[in-house]
Amino acid sequence: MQPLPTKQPSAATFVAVIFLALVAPFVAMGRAPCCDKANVKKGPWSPEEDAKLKSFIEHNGTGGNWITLPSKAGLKRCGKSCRLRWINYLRPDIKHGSFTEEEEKTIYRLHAQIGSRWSLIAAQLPGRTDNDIKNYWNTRLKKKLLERASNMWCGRPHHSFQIYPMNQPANDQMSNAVGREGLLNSQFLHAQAYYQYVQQQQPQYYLPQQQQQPQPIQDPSQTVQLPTVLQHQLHMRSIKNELVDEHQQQQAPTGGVVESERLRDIESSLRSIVDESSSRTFDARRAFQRLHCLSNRLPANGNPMSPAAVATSHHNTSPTSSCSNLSSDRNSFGVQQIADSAFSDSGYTMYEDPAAREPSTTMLNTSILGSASQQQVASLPDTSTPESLLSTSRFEDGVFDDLSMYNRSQDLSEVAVVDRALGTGGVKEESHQASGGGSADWWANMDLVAPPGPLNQKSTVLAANSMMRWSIPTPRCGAENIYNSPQAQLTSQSHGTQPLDGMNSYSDSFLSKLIS
DNA sequence: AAACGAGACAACCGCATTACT
DNA sequence: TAGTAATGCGGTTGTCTCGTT
Repeated sequence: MQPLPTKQPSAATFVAVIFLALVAPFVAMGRAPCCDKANVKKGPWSPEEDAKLKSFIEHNGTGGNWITLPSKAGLKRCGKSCRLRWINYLRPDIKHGSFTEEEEKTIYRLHAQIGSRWSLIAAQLPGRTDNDIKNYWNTRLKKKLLERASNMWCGRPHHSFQIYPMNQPANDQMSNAVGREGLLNSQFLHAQAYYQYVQQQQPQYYLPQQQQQPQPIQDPSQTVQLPTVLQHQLHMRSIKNELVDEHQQQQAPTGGVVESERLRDIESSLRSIVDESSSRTFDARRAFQRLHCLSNRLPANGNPMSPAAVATSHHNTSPTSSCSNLSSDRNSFGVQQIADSAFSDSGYTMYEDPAAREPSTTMLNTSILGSASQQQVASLPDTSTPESLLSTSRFEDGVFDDLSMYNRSQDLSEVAVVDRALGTGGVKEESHQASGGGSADWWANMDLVAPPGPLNQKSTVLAANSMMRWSIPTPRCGAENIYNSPQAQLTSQSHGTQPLDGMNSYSDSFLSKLIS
């Protein structure tokens, strides 16, 4: 009986064994390196290497494959390294040397519009590389901006900006948080972008004196595409404004409470807007919150532009009344701004955190932190949109002097109230500046946001307003914490008013009814 | 003259995206 | 359509230069 022949390994088995023994360990560790690190030179390039690379590419091109290029060119370099050296330094169309003032302005503008998308910014500056611009930003421009922001927020005259009732350390904390972080974060820069974009799209709100001028024809290749989220935001905002107009026409006799059925329609339309234009997730609660903002913006007594409402709003410039006005602003645009900024920040995905999904009234309740009576709130004009702002007599009188800011500096539970006394309404005059209407740096920073051309009352106030509003950070804490925080209680006490419990429960019941 | 630090710029690293099979 | 390689991109680190002590 012959022994059974020993089974010989097949070719496939052989390959598999080799693979497992030699290749798999590296695969298992992750992605294979793009080159043999041990035999590749790193560090600065020598003139000889530069010459080799330049000569090779000029004669042969890159061949569409940077990985194999170094060996073909006789260089002991990684393909990535070669690519970077060529793109950032050796390319013939590279512009070396310092940046011009014009280029600086372009970088500021584009960074405000699109953030640190260096490659996109570089595309707008011929001869400059993304690396170049990134370095220039990080070493020079950012510092300049920081300095200006710091001067703006921390070096201001005391009576121009009063933060109360915080104590001095809290005041400093606020200044630091807003001035050094808030103003320089992408939110502020995106705010500028948004402002500039709206300014461009709806110049009637911002540049009434320029309406007569013919609009310059824009070269499409020179325009910058806004981030998708911003586009969506603008889209939703326009829808929202339409809805507000519609409700105002109806006079909202029930105090702005829109019928649930109607809300469902609106929610549905908002959802479809987002679903159509984005594959990202969309939270229905967000829509409800936004819709609630819409209803909140319709005062109980009807149209905010009514003579009674406007009359009540006249000349409220004492600290107490300013604070009261702030509640109105919170009511009308505070929530809206928070929702907007959260929405913008989130990229439609902020509710990935289950804890954040839970308190559905978080955003709503932040609207009633203030200390005004419900009646006071209801009687004040809406200042949440450029349209309404321009049509309020407070503005016409040049006494749009109060704004609220939410402080997210440490525990997200403090509300800082900033009373900005613009005096004459923001007219850029030496005397006004000297009297505490803002330091030179403040005005210099304003120029970043203000519309082009000479500043007038409207454009200045709008720019300041926009700047302040959009620098509001996004609170992500529970409303209870904010509402019951010592600072909130203190605010309430110091102004002799009561928390708006009724409105609080109204908000809760309103939303719970809708969501259920 | 040496040490040190700050600023500017070049280069690298690793993740994300795109292209290709 | 899935898997993989190549490329793009932005944050970070490394290196050099120059001024100050």
